[in-house]
Parts: sequence; C-alpha cells; structure tokens
Amino acid sequence: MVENSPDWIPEGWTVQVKLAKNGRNVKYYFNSKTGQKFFSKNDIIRYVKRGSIHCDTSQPINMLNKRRSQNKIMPLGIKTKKFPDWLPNGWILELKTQRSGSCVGKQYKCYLDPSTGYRFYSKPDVFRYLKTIKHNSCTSRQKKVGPGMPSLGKVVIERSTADGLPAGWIKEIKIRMNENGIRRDPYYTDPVSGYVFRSRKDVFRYLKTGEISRHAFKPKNKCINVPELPNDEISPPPGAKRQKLMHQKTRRRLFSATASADTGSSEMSNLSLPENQGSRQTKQLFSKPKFALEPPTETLQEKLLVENEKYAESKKSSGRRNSDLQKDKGSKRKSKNKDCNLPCRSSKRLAGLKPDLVGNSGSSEQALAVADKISGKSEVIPALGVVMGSLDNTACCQLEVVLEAEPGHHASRAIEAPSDVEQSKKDNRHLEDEAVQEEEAGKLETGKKTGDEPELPPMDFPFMDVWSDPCLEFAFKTLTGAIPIEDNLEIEGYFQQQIDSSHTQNSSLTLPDFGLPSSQFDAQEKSVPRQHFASKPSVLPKEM
DNA sequence: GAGATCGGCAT
DNA sequence: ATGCCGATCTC
Repeated sequence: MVENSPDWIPEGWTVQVKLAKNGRNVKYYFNSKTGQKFFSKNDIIRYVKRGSIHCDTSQPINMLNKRRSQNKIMPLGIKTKKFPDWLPNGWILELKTQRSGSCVGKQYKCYLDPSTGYRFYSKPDVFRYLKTIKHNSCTSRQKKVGPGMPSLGKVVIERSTADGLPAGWIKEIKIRMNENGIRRDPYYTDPVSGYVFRSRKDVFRYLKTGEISRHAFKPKNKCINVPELPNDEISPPPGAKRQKLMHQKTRRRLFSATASADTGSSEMSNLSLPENQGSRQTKQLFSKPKFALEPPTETLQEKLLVENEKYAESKKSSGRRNSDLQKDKGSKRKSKNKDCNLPCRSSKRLAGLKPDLVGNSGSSEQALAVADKISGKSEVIPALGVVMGSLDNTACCQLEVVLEAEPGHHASRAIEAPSDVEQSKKDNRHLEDEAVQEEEAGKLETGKKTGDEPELPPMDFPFMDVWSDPCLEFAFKTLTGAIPIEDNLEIEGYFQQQIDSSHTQNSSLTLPDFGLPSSQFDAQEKSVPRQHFASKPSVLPKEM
C-alpha cells in the first residue's frame, strides 16, 4: 500500500503503509532504487541530509527483525536437558524443594499444565490426566480460551503473570479488533496498589521509586477480575470519588499502599460492594482490587507488598526510599485502618515462618508464587512452545473474551474447568466436595483473622473437622490418585505439612466469615476451577 | 478530569 | 514485531 508522498519527502522515496500482524499500520519510507527503508521521518531526513545511515534503519525491515530476535533473551519455553521427553510441549516442569516434613530441602518434581493450571506430582498422574484430556479434547479449555482473533466489538484480554515483575503483578494484553486490524496493548497491574501501568518501564520506575507514571491509572470499576488477588486483597474505598481524592494526593509517589487507604470505612465498603459489583460489570476489562470484607492482617497483600519492595530493592539496592515511604504510610494510615500493611510485617509469618497459605490455597496462584519465593525454592522449566512470560511459577495464563454488552458476564467466567472435570466429577464427588470444603475453610481462615464480621451469619459447616483431618484427606487423595503412592517422599512431606497446616488452621477456624455475598466469590472461584478437579493435588506439598 | 483508546515513533 | 507514550476521544 502506497500513500501519497508528503511534501518533505525526497525524490525517489515513497511512503508505504504495511499492516502488521498485530493490526497496526506501520508506516515506513521506501526508496525503490536502493531498497532502503526508514521508519521515521527523522531518519530519512537525516539520511538525505548527511548521506549517512542511521543505525539500523537503513536495513530492510526483515533484517531488523531478524537481528532483534537474535538479541532477544532466550524465551522461557526452551526445553532443557532436565525436561523429560515424555512431558508434552507446553507443560512446565517445576523443581520444588520440600519446605517441611522430614525431607526438608529435598527436591521434588511438579508437572504443571499451564493451560489448565493443573499440577501433578508424578508421571502416572500426568498420563492419567492426559488420557482424560484426550477424551474430551474437543472441549478442552485450551481450545476454549486459546488466543484467538477477536472480532469487531470484542475485546480479548490475555492475562498472564507479568514476566520479570514481582509475583502478583499481572500483565494484561488487551487485544482488540478495529477497522485497522488488531491492536495489542499491554497493561501491568500492581496487585497491591491496584494501579495499572502502561509499560514495563513505568512499572519498574514505580518499583524503584514509587513514582507513578502519569499514564498509570487506577481502574474505576469495582469488579475484581484478578483471580490472583486474594479475598483479603486491599480494597479501594467504596466511593470512587473519595478514592480519587486520595489517589490524586498520593499519586505521584506511593508504594502500593494507596488502595488500603480506605479512610476507615471498611464497613461501608462491605455494604456497598454487592450492588457495585452487580451494576457495571459488563464493561469491566481490568482487574480491580478485591474489596476487603475484613481488614487483612497477615495477608497475601503484605506478601505481595513485601515482594514488590524486595524486588525494587534488588533492582536498585541503593535505594532506601522504601523505608521512608513506609514510614510515611505507616504514620498516616496505621491508626485509621487495620488494612494497613505495616504492623503486620512484624507478624510471625512475615518474620520468617512459613506462610500460612492454606486459607488462600484456593484463591491464588500468585500467593503460591509468593510463598515459593519467600519460603522455598522453585525452579521452573517451561516446555518448548510455551512462553509463560513469567519468572515465577504461577504459570498463570488466561484469556478472556469480553463481549461489549453481555449482561452479567464476568470476564473471568471465561476460565472454566475443562469439561473432563464434569466427567470426573461423578467419580470423585467426594473429593470435589472436599476441595470445596477446603476452599471454604480457606475463606474461613481469612475471615477469622480479622474478626470483623461478627454479625454475619455463620455458615453451617458440620463436616469441617472431618475435612480438616489430614488422614482422611490423605486417604481420599491417595485413593483418587491425587497423591502418587509410589512417592514416599511426597507422602511423608504431605503428612507433615498436613499436620503443620492443621495446626495453623485449627487456630484460625473460629470465626467463620460467610457473610460474603456470593458474587464476591466469583472471581476467586472462577479463578481456581481446578480446585474442583479431583486429581489436582496442587494444594498438596506446595502450599501447606 | 480520569480513563480508554489510537497511533506515531523508537528499538 | 513490539514497547513506549503523547495525543485524542469518551464518559
């Protein structure tokens, strides 16, 4: 496609517009005699003026791309020696380290199917799963949500953990189709502050200095699409206006604490949440920090915050800015809101004890990633062909299709358990129930920590004790193949962890928080469909 | 005015 | 091909 040449363009040159794959119109200047191409006006002017060629630009586009791709960091999806041949492409082999039990420090393998999030601890398990998948291949999740071409009027959000960023950060690529083709706009969401940044650069600047780019923004709507965010994630104030006020005051520099600035009205936020969620959901494209129904104490949020800060420090070890900011934050918010992160840092868990993620196990892979980073070692070896785009092991890659006006459509609803789950449901109803119970128990825990919802009607939970019995749980999981019997190490570790976690759990299961409107669980529940997959033992060694 | 989107430019 | 970000549009 050749455009009319502008006045300034030298003789022999033409303006050409090429439609790139991503839908963009790439304009370049082409000299048919020399075959040279320039991408910018400046370059061509400079070239004509001086007769010199500006770095890359004299080369044909293809050359540029070639060279660039050569310089690229090796993608994560590289098969390594360690990667087992039998593991399908796209799967991830995680080498994890036993963090408790009699085999602390020992490594075990974990096979992760990033397309579903299912995690297995033995080869037979993987095969069993693959077998199931085959039977249901036509409805496999991968197909359902695989990156497709969004049609006009649709927006596809490709969500994944933000590569190279601290755990918890979310990268969303908004892919949309317009007359000109497809556009892909990446956005990076800070799970802690809720800010959305438009570029990695912004993110890093933010991490380093706390400075929020003027391009960064905080999503308006209250909907939570971020499955990674735990129930007790920081909450924006109920009223957007108030938040905006806060936001403006603190926008230039803050470290992820903004959102917790509920200015002491958590009750209000509790009350206002449901309708907020109900109303403006259809246009939700971005993740919203989840409303905290209870003031979190030692929550994932802190961990993320810590993670962020750690990350920032590691990026720029010289900066002591964090402490200043924390001080600032602390002095301003501490007394007002229990949501404040600071006091909690002195908690046992943050002081080095194993993070008690049992409660969040159903909610957050990010949490797991954080947990891994904090308390354990984890090595991820993604399989060929899959670029997870993440340095952590969350392997979270989701795709959402958001229809323009589809009432009640939660973006995250697009994430469903594979249909084979349906099948396995019948066979493993018990286990599924168990999973649900566990999930609920997890919520219980988070709810209890706060002790702020005494008036909410407690849910009847007759079998809670039973489910929390590690022996029974183990039995179920063993019977259903969730735990490979051949692996003594795992069994040992599992038991040990069960015991460990049951201790922490017991101590925290006193004040159920079941007053949550069901809508509030949506994101969480949808985000962890595999919780209902019977043979998915991801809650085993890792997070307990 | 904030957020969303478009599109130019640089790499 | 992709990332960044200024400009512009929309609500």
